[in-house]
Amino acid sequence: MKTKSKRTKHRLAVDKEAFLRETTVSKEEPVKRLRCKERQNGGNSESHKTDTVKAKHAWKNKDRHLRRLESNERERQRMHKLNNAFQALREVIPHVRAENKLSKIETLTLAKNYIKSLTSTILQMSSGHLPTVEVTGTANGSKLYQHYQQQHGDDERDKQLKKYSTQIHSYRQGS
DNA sequence: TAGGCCATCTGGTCCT
DNA sequence: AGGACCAGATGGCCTA
Repeated sequence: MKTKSKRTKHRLAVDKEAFLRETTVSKEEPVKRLRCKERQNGGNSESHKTDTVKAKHAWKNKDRHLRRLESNERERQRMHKLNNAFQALREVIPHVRAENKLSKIETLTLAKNYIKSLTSTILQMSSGHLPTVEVTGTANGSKLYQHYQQQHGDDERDKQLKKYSTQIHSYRQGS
């Protein structure tokens, strides 16, 4: 993969604050209020009627736009959360090129293979076999296992294996 | 310059 | 009704 420098994306959409600043009809001045103003001005003529329609339309558009901006913001936050989760996942997957950031698809693929190889190890150990890891798919299971051995002490590994083993057994009984 | 990856926007649908 | 989720579109950045 390639090394990614942190870049700040230029935001295409108008900033919400800026939008609120430049908008003449704010959220605090809804259609009701506009109608009230008209009544105060004694608005009975046709021109006033069309003005009302225009104002209502303008407010609807602006309200729509405001909702869109808020929705965009939520979506951005959601994607940031998702990316944080991806980053957390990257940090727990042992991989060879630690200096390079894994892409999302690489992260998911590697995680899947890592889980498979761990599961295989656990199953073999729990049935009294030596922990030789089978190579599954494209992932080199034994390399992962060696890496895992380097990263974790025996005690920690045993703890994790026991934990996984218990979880798998209970899962099997449940199914 | 093409292709890969990513962030963001957007409208539709689902869920609470 | 409003927020969460999703997928498609778009455009920017980076590398080979």
